[in-house]
Amino acid sequence: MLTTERHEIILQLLKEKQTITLQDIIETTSASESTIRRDLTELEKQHKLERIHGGATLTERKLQEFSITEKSTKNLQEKIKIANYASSIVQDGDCIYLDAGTTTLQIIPYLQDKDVVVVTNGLTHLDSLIERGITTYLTGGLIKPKTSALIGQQAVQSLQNYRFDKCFLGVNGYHIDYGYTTPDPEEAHMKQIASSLAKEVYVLADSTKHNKISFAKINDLQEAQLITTEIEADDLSHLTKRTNVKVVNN
Amino acid sequence: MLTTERHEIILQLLKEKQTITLQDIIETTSASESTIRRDLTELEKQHKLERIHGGATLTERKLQEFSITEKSTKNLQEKIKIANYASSIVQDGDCIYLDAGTTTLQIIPYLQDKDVVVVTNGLTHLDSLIERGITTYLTGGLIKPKTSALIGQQAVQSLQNYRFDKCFLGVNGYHIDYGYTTPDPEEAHMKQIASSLAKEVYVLADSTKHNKISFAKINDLQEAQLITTEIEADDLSHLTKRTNVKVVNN
DNA sequence: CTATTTTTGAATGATTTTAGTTGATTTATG
DNA sequence: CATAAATCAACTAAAATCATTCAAAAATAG
Repeated sequence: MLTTERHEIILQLLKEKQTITLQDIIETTSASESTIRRDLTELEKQHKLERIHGGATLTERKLQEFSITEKSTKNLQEKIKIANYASSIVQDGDCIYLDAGTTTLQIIPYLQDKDVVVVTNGLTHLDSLIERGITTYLTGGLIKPKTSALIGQQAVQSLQNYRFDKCFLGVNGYHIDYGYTTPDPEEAHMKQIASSLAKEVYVLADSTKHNKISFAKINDLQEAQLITTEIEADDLSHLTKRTNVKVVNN
Repeated sequence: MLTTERHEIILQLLKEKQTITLQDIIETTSASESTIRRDLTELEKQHKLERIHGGATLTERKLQEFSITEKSTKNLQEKIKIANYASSIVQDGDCIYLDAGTTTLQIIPYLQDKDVVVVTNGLTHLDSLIERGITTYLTGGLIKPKTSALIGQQAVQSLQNYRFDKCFLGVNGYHIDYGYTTPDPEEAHMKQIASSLAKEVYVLADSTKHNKISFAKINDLQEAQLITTEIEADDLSHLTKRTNVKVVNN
């Protein structure tokens, strides 16, 4: 039997049963234990599944995909990929800032078991954070109804009370000359301040943000590491002259 | 059986029955007592449930989600009456502070057409406020998951940025000698500071709060106007010696 | 066809999970 | 309040699962 055949079978089994035991797989494929173990290791590396003691289970991401099949726009898939990578940067004990916005929102499920403290100005993040028992500080400030973000002088001031190990920002556009931009100057200002308070700054941007310029400038490219996906080779080579880019592929 | 399978079963049982015994779980999973204990310890660490002597129960938060309707109805009528009166105090142009809690929450519908600015530390208030297009500032601070209130040093500090025309507080008890009290010292502190920043302070308390003493003192009676309902005549006459009481009857 | 690489299965010892036991703690009952 | 019963955390040894290694088998390339 071909390796890829076995992989297909394993993934098929997973789709049906959500979690499977090693024995299950051995019986259906009649391959040896070691072989299946190797398969699982490989598939895990590809983020196709998660190994657990005694077998394997669907990734949280895949689980989401199933539960929101219809809603899963291409965009969301990208954001989840990016968020998944971003979460891998986060370490136990980190204090992190999560910008308001849908991209950073996707990071939260992956923070479940990490011992982190989160500061955010995004009201939409709260349910997800509280649900997972993550210690959360909210910045104060004026509620901007359209995006449910906290902004304004009070928001900026309350940020000053914190220092971050990592800062994750969403943007509306990034451009090699014009840097990172977003429509609302108030929100841009929040992002600037948050950046300045963090040891490491990461900008999360799906492919629709590439080469886009919005109204308010946040920073130049070189002031953050850009995490994106589905970018063309020559675009990438341009970008890498200015900043540290991580391209997430799966 | 896989560990995650058992966990799933346990959570499923919980969803159905709210609280379960260790024996229940042992019978349905046919795993040993020690194993189930380990599972419970693990799941508790993930905030998926709360261990109790002899079994487990849903987290207080989850429980609230389920039973919130019935639990609040008893006092809800009272609270609405009180809130209705409180809102009549509010004038166009006022800047008001709304304490976290279910009583102050009832004020919001009546603020619909008044041109006010609201500051609050209660996350549960947000939906209602935003929905009605009320300009809202949130204090910053640590999120206390149980009550969804913002507390702590950052919360207190961010309050200092404001001055209020009126301040509306909920309490857990008021007593002629011991004043206004509430269980959490952190929340009590927030209420103190908010009071000190307001021209007028109003405490909203339904009849279950009468003569009750809780752990942390907020203020003496005379430092606020008490708004309550369904109070007996001689109790009232005692109270009026110490503070300004408004009794709402309908 | 042979040499080289890749894949496979089996064996090893390490690690994780488990069930049963102990004595301590909590709850129920008279 | 004291006693008994139930529940609990901590420990131990056995079982299951795991990662690693190595040599044989299969696939690939020259």
